[in-house]
Amino acid sequence: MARKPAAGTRDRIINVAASLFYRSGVRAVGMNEIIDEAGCGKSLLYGHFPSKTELVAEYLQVTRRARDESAQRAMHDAGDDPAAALVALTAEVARKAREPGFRGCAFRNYLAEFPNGDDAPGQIASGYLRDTRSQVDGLVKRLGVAEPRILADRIWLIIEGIYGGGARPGAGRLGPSAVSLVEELINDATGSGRRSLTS
Amino acid sequence: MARKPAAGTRDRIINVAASLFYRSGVRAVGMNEIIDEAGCGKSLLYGHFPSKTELVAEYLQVTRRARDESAQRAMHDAGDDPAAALVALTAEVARKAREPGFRGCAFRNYLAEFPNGDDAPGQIASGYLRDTRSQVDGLVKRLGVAEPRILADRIWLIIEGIYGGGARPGAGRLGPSAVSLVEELINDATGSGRRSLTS
DNA sequence: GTCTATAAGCCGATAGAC
DNA sequence: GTCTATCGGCTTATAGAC
Repeated sequence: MARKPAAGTRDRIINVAASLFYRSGVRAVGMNEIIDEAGCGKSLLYGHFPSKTELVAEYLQVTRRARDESAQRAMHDAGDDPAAALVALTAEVARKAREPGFRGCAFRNYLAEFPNGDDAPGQIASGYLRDTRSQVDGLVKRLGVAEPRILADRIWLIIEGIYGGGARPGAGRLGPSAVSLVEELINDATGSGRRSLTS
Repeated sequence: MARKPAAGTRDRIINVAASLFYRSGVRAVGMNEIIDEAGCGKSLLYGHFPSKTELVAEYLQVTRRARDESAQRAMHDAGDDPAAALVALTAEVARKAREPGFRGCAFRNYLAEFPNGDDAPGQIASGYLRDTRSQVDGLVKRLGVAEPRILADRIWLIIEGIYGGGARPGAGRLGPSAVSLVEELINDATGSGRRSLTS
């Protein structure tokens, strides 16, 4: 038979595309740029991904898998303790925001570029945010506090804030304040501690 | 004499452009779309704005003026009280986030679309964020608390969070939690009150 | 309305494994 | 030689600008 397809080509293309999409924005990156950076021809790219939309969907899918795994890993040490899990979740986001090259949240950025997108990438992006918000809601509910809705809103607000502030200079600086704030909010709500100022 | 330029044409074009840019994103809106919606000819638009970049810069400039005025108005009742001013500022953002058609912060959205933009629009956007952050820093400093940097970071985080969460379903729902949280943070830090749970 | 640049997507041409 | 992965130029649509 004829030539075998080179192994790992698809992954290389996705990695290149993901890096470019994340760094410069989806609309700003053309297929040619991806092709140049990946060092391949057009037919190879279009053979693996029938359209740019498909490629973007894959980019978000891959990003989501990676982030879900990070979150899982971060929460692992928390065991069954929902308070520890919430802090670990926040700390993981804060850690990411301190990484060099952090440009904010890929899903929030995508939705800022395509506000009306109900196609595959848009659904992946909104789905991620919906699921993560649900995860926070679930953990807060397990805390058994008096006002779970308010506490969940506040923790979510803080997570949104880390991602929002991260795309700009001063990136991860907010992280530590965010993590300690979540800790204090949980301590206050569960009555298991006092704020540092009152001790 | 020839006909006089119609009064308010420039304003009408800007208003149309601003609405489209904000709703759909800057990159997604073409000059033709603006021309159609404004009901004017191409030469009229290009007569007032030599390029799309200029038009976008004007859009952000107008938006900034409006937002600065809103903030001023909101903080007016606070008088010389920095704590009240910070709460008013947060409440104003929360109020905006509840308006129908709220799609997040125009400046943050712009920077998500053009992460490497150091041209006129990019500078207006970053400038607004820098100035607003400075405003928060200044107010917090006037509170005379022990750790102004941490408190300022936290309040900023909350403001970022409102804007971040607002571009999606569930928009302004976070607002009330955000405002009360800022109040509590200030009360705690200044020692002028206790959290509701400990009272 | 027209011109030009650029982007997405397509297809003939090339080349390497059998 | 044949067959297929891959390459790079080509076509068409659209956007900015005059």
